[in-house]
Amino acid sequence: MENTESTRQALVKSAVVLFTKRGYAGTSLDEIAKRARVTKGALYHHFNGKQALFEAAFEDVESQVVRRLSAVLFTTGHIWETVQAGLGEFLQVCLEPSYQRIVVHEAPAVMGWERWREAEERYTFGVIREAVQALVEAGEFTPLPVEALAHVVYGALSAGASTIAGSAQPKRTSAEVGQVVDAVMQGLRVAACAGSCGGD
Amino acid sequence: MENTESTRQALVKSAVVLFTKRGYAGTSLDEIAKRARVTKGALYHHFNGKQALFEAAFEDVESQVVRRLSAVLFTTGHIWETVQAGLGEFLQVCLEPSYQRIVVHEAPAVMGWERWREAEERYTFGVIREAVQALVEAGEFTPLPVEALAHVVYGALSAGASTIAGSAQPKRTSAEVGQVVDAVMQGLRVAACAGSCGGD
DNA sequence: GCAGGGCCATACCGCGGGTATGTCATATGA
DNA sequence: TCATATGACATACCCGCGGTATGGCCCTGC
Repeated sequence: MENTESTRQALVKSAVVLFTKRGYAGTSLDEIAKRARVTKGALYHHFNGKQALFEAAFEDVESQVVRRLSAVLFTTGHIWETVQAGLGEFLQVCLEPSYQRIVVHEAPAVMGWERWREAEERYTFGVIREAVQALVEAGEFTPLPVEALAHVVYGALSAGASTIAGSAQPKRTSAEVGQVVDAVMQGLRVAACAGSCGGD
Repeated sequence: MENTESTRQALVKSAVVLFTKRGYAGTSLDEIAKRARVTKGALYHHFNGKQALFEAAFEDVESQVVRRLSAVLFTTGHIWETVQAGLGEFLQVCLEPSYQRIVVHEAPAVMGWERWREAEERYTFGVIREAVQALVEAGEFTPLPVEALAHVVYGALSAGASTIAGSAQPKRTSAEVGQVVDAVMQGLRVAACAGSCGGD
């Protein structure tokens, strides 16, 4: 019966909650199974192991994030302002504890850097890369290698978001990070500027 | 006798090597002890547990990195070019497997984000923050909140370095990342520019 | 109506982090 | 000089937890 899919979902949701709260190493499979009202047997029927379950939780979080970002980005209007809205949304996303802990902080260690990277390619980073590429092709950004630029931008945004999340005054820090991100974006906006103003 | 310090050092060095090669979860304490030619008893005599040993390894790597960066940064000359040299050195540092894996990828998950952050404050991030602050105070950078700016810059650099390290063509990627980082730095350089060139 | 397979529970194994205890050297002091 | 103490390890053991093996239940198809 289709009870199987609900069981799978229950396990994934349980994993997301517990991994977020206690981290990967600090969460036992028995806990996850118990919270999903099943046993480890069911867990190992649906997943190949702890890592596989973590990746399922990872993808669950990521797919929701992509939906949120897509809703903001795939809209008509001037591309620059669209991306600005996307930036705001991404910073919001980064404040979600699940995204913070599972995707940003633990996934590289748990899944391994290489695998984490190729997974990200299909989710949030992929979205950001498309946005960066669109900006470059529209002539809004200085012509730089898109791949490298996207990674640097992604790193900058993640770090900024983590700073907000770890701050004692999130409101104030959030405003400051927003200010900095805006400045970076503006700084990347026009190539001619570097030649006329910044020439050494 | 002072044999005790050499034992401690042997354990730390052994931990650095194995954590770099197999990761935190993939390395057993018996392995580490064996490589240091002692037993787990000695390990637990010098450290409170696996986490404590990891942090010692972390600090071992970090202190070396800080020395390398300081050697480049604490020098006379125009601050802008000094920082440029520091950037190059930092990108080199990020290519070291130990720094990559232990400090950047695993430490946030193993030590916990908050603890990782306050540790970084005393090491590499602290150095970068000082450099950023110097640039702002010297009027080279646009006046932005130093703390937030430093975090964003640090995130951008780390991501860029990780991209290089994970690339199939490190040479080419390294050049591209360098190009992007330069562009970001130039973009942050002069405030007046945004007003005259990028006004909406 | 029974053979097979998906879905899940129960029982068990072994690795590895952590602890408890033992041993030996040197240091201290009466 | 010998008893006591302390630091620097080694040895032996415990147990939590990831992983596996096995068994039972229910549905489906022939």
